[in-house]
Amino acid sequence: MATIFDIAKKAGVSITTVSRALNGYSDVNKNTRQTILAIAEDLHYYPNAAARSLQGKKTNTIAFAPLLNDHLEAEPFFKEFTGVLALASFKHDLSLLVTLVGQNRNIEEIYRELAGTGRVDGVILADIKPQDERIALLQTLKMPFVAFGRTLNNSKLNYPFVDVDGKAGVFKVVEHLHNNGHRRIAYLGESFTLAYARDRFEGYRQGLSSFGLAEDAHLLAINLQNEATVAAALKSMLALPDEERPTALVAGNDYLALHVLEVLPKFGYSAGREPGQIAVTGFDDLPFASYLQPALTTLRQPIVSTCTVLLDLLVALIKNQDEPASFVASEAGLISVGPNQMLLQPELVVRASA
Amino acid sequence: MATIFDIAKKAGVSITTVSRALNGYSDVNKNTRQTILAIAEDLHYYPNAAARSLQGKKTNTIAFAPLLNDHLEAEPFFKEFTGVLALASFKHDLSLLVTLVGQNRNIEEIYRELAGTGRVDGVILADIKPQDERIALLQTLKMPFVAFGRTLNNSKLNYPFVDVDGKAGVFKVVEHLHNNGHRRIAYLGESFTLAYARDRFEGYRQGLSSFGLAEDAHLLAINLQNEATVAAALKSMLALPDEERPTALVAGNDYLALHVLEVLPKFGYSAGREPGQIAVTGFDDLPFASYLQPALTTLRQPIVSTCTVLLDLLVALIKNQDEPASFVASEAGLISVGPNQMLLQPELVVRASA
DNA sequence: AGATTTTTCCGAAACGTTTCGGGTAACGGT
DNA sequence: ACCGTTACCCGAAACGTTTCGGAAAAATCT
Repeated sequence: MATIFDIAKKAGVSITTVSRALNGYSDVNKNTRQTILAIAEDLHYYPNAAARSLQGKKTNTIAFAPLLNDHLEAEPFFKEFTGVLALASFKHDLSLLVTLVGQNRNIEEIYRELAGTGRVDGVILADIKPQDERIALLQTLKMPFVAFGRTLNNSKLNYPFVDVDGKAGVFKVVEHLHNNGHRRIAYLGESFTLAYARDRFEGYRQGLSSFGLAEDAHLLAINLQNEATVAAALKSMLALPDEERPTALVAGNDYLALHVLEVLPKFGYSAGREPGQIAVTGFDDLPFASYLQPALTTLRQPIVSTCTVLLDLLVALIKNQDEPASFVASEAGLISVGPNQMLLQPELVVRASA
Repeated sequence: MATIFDIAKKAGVSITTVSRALNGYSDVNKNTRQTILAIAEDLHYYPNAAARSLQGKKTNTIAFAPLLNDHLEAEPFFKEFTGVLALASFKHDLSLLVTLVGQNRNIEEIYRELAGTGRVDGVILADIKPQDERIALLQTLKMPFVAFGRTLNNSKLNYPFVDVDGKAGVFKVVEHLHNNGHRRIAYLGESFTLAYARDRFEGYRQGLSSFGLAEDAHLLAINLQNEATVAAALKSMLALPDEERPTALVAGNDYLALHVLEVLPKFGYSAGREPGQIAVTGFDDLPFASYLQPALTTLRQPIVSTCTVLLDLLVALIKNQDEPASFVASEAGLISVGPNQMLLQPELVVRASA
């Protein structure tokens, strides 16, 4: 590989001059610069990234370090998000470092290493928990970051995040169902280990109370994870007497909704928006949602916009590491809920299932 | 951030000793090592990655640098593959650098930069073209790599690759259709800009000739990309007289098959394996395939195995950069077609559509 | 005791950049 | 002829590691 020395020798100047020519400084003769540029091109010279970042320069790389859980392999949202984030990084001329070395080490160490080794300029934090110790950690490490999702105490911690408004989303779903005459609306959700799960559930509760519907413990299942648990929950709900049985099932995400659609027929029920059918909704609008039978009514996560805003914000933070850098994004349907704190609205996509 | 100097000062030894203690050399006293280790832990010390790789050490990072084309945003296979590759990298304690800076630059430059900046130990090459100049380039740059896919002249170039046997796969599909009585089998494929497209088509041709069926230009469409082009191709095929009209449609990938399923009803036909229906097959078995209506008969790409083998091979190559390192993988259903050249068999998944 | 080996340590160079703090030469003005 | 600018250039230090080639001290052997 060609180094800056090779260029210097060939051009008959010092490495200082080469460096300054390459980096666009003004104190180098026009002709000298031209020769240097030509030689660099000729030699296929690219500055060594390690040497450069040793000097304290940017790495032009950001990290995406999601929490790895057991069933991540099957997690379609993770793949979708990673893919889109990679694409978004390209547009910013950034490389994306997907990392999670040594999965049996504790979380804190992973992020410390990420900061300590200095391989990235900033990080995208995902899978935010209701209380997330990583936020304080990253703050003390002075590592620029933006969270995708938010903790319950986000207003106190005052860190930058971008989130999709799950509460408002599910509220919209409940409203939609209520408009269509449903009065016994059940909620099927995941456990509250991640912050967004509780947020979505809040939307359900707020929806109920807002439309004068009472909460009913029989219509609640909030520890679901796979087809088996969904089946068990549905079994007891459907066994209720006619006047208590739910007429609509709100699932916390598309994956659960998918299971609901698979299980319902087995209990002799049909999903859909026609009279006599049970309405089913999801959240995420994963690629398969529109191909389900019946096509799933769901809330579309604006993944592309989310990644765009996430990166715009992070880039801004990296640039002005010192100043508070209040950032204004230009994405549609985006509201600011605090300094560098953005909320995106999910879109209700009405299909045949509800 | 703590450096090796901080540790040295605190332990009262030289940085040499610290380095050697940390890296497990034998010429350091047991007690000294213990103190150093303790201090390092206490200070949350992590060796600076830049300094380390400047010294010629490994970066423990590999690059995934797919070719970026226009409709990549919609490319579900890319996302799926990236996600799984990231997961596979975790297992090897490697970071994955997804990169493609400055998309308006020419391909060669991108790979030269990747090698020149020295940020990665090796690269996974995807989207292989029938003749792919990147292979020779990477070879001259002495950058370890493994291709996912293979060129037409792969036996001459003699580079390491892992590929899914598209030809054998589509052959299996044709065989399946022939067994079910189909005699007029059409092929709907993408253009041959990527190597695998031609490979799959070869399987179709070989299938036809192997079962004594004649090729018919009317039953061929090999420049399809979106719903519109699929619709156009189907329109002319379905306009054929009864005895020439295809009874089965083999699509080159699931995405095209999806469009076929959407378009067929519009022309008054029904997809399926029942008499009077038109059989439809795909390739990839993307997550949505089983949820289509009717569920899609397709060939499952063993993405997880592929990524595993890809990484095992690459890691082996990085380790013994000099030796030819003939590599033997332990994955099921994997055959070796040359030194460090692996072929994986796709699995025929029969569902309702054919 | 002296010679030899083993154990334990360290100084200094090297990796490839960037940048600070100059320095020299030419030029324009008086 | 002198001075102040301006334009252009460079030496050397610094970034944080690893590693080569010893070297001192301690242990072992004769």
